[in-house]
Amino acid sequence: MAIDQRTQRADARRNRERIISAGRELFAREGPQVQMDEIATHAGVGIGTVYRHFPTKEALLTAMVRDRFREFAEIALLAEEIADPRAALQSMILRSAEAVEGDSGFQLAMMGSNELEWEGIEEEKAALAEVVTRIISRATAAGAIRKDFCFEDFAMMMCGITSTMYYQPGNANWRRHVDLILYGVCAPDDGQRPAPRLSSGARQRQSV
Amino acid sequence: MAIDQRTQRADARRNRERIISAGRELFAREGPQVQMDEIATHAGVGIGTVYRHFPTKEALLTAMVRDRFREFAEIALLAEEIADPRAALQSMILRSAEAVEGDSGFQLAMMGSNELEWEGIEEEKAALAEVVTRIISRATAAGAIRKDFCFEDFAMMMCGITSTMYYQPGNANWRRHVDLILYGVCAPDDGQRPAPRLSSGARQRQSV
DNA sequence: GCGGAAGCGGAAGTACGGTTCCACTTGTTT
DNA sequence: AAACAAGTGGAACCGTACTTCCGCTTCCGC
Repeated sequence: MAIDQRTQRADARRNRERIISAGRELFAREGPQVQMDEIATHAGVGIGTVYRHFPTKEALLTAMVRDRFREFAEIALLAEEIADPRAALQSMILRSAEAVEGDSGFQLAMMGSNELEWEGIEEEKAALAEVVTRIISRATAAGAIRKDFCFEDFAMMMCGITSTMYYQPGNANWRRHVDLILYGVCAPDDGQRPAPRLSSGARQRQSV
Repeated sequence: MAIDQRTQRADARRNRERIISAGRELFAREGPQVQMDEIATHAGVGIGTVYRHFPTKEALLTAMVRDRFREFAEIALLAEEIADPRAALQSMILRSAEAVEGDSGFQLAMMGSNELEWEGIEEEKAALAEVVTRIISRATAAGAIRKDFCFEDFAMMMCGITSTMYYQPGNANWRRHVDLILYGVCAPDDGQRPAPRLSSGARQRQSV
């Protein structure tokens, strides 16, 4: 983001797009260990050009992750239009998962499994949290899911799901994981089955 | 494993233990990016000595992971002695999770988040699968959990749980995750609540 | 306690990959 | 179409961290 979009020369803008596109593809395929000159080659530009547009590798990778968070927010907004509260929540989760199914780089990022701190996506994260929280509130208010379900649980779930995607590739496996989790999240229609009480500390976590 | 235990000199055996112990501690604290000379220093030996005992870094790290799998198997064997089938399963999962709570290196390994292939732990994995499968069978036979729960689900769960441990450190968070999942896995006492059907492909995965 | 095999230490070798730098090219403005 | 700023390419640089190598030390059987 070192360069103002408006003063940018036409070829620079084009190259920038190429770099992002190549980055997205290779980051998805190879993960964060993708090499800068690979991206450059694939984009049909020199390494110097990549560094002109993104000051560091981390900046480039962060841009990829940021886009995914934007996408999540869009998906959530679409899901919000679904009338049934539980279906809205389920759709949001399933569509989000589907969106990153082939993106192993993002999956790793989501799992927090590399040292990158992903600074610079706070805004996108906050925007996402807002919509998701609305959807969750509607579902809990309607008694469609566990009363104590919250945004952090959503994040935790997505983290678990992406780790299944990465660790056990294959469409069916992660869908199974989603199933198992949603089965636990969705309250039975009649009401009050208590969660299996195993762990004394489970409810003590700090909120938000 | 390059050296026969029996012909080993006393000091060599002692050094080997020190290296493993230092490796375990640092691998747990810093993850796989721990440096070889750090381990050497911490163990009070030279780097050359580390390489005499473990031909590569990967070999050393694999040894750490292998130990954890052995531990899992021991935990499962203990859990098997519990009379109630559901309690046995729950105990196994909870104790296993607790065992690796502080081991971020293993958590990453479990998530499959580094390129290491962890070859050389097939035996331990198979031994673990055997006990776990016994415990699961007993629980399904007793109608205590979902009929379709299997070893792969257990692996998937552990994978998800460790990713929560790593990504959202804090005792309470992962225990919450365990709760949510077990809530879904444990069938209600009365019987037949169907899983929420979201995903058409979910049941099609290949068995074992 | 001697001899030699086993083991040790750590400096140097090496590979890898992100980042810099600058001579050269291209777009844009007048 | 001239002139200059903006942009480009990629060889070279540099830091990091794994691994090797070999002269020295320690153990242990005789």
